[in-house]
Amino acid sequence: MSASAPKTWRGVKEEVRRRIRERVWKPGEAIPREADLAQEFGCARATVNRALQELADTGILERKRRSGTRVALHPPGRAIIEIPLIRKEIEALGLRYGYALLVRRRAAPPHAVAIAMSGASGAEMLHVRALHSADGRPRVLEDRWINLATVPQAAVANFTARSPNEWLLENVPFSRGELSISARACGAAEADALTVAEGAPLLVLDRTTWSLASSITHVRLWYEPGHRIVSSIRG
Amino acid sequence: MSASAPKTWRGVKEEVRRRIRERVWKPGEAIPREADLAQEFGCARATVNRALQELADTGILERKRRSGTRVALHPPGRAIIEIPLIRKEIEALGLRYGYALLVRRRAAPPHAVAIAMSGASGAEMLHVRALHSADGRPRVLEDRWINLATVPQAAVANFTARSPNEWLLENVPFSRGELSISARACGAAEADALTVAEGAPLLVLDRTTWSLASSITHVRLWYEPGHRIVSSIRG
DNA sequence: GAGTGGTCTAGACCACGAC
DNA sequence: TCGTGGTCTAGACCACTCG
Repeated sequence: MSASAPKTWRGVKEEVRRRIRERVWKPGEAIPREADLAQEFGCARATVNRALQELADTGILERKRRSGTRVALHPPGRAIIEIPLIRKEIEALGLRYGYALLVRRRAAPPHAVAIAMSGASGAEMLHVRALHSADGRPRVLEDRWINLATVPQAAVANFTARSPNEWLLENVPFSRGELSISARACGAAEADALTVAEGAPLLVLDRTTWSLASSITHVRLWYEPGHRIVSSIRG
Repeated sequence: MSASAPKTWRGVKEEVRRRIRERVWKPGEAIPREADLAQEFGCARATVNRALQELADTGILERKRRSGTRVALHPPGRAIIEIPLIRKEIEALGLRYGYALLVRRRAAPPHAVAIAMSGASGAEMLHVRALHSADGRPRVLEDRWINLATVPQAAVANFTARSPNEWLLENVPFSRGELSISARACGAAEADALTVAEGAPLLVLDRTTWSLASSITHVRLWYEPGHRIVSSIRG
């Protein structure tokens, strides 16, 4: 009555969000069928469908065939976190990016790494350790294992000028990955490289990537004290 | 020729992903127009559009009107992290969830919190501290400030049996939020509540939520040592 | 069995933005 | 200017699932 009928899928989405926010449709309640909403809004059902599907994707609605669409009872807090290249991250702050290769050798990975890259038991891998800095101050310590069985060309790659991450991104496409964020006490080696006190709490990011069933690499990033991973959430 | 033409938008999406993965279409390169792909795949342009739009949403493709679609040069590492209710998280592990209210009082928030909830300067808020446990072992310490100017009804809410988080989710819809993940040394109060050593590295999650321009609440969650936030990534 | 969402189609018009 | 993606339509059929 009061508001003009939305004709675009964005408009429908916004109107539905408004009705949920203002409790016109309450959590757990069923909302009208797509066909009815289409008639009310004076648009095609496909338009309503596009809007409702997006809302279902973000967890605000729950949809089931035959039984219809209802407002989700416990909208999950869901956050999309972007993990940019460390170089980009530093450059975006207007700082001078620095990179230094600390270690490059072949070795058998520690047990925990072998497990994370499951299947790559015992075999030798390429171990790379590198330091990323901003305006000369250490920011991130990178400890990486590269599976030479999957990425043999890494054996001859030169990681002295560019980080293995950038090299891998351009040369070895991955199909999926696992990410883990935790807090750890700074060890002796990390304290040395990052020039912080041993035992200091550091944010640690572990990532394993795969090409189909073959593990490509496992990396652990130690961030300097005070680092935050930030994201925004949509209600 | 070799592969059968995909007829569904999921099929198209998969085929496009395959061509990018196998370097048929290289990073930075333009790919054919929607209309041409539709003809090649023997489907409608809308079907191709749906597939390409999803790939653009995840950052794999970059699309511009007039100039067409190209493979993204630096596919951003992007991870979707779900932050479930702590109760659900614990129950999902098959453990018994426990909740205890430690503090409930009115007070002026510390400076840092007032800034995070910008605008709510000086005014009194509701301060709540609570402990979540699993099978009797402390898991998460919650320290929360609720803006009574935005949520006056919280003043009379009873947080002895249910966590303020669940109460807020059901009673105060939020339109947006900010999330920050960091590592911090366990302070004296936290060490006491979580029964861990002072100075231990803990994963800390800060979240502020808003209803339009009014801040609702700011919460800091201290996770027990060893906690991980896990997520998967799609290449 | 029947009702709901999921998807595809063929066509159309619009809006942006490179030329 | 005009080609490309962005979107809407009206209709159709399918797939899942509840009763």
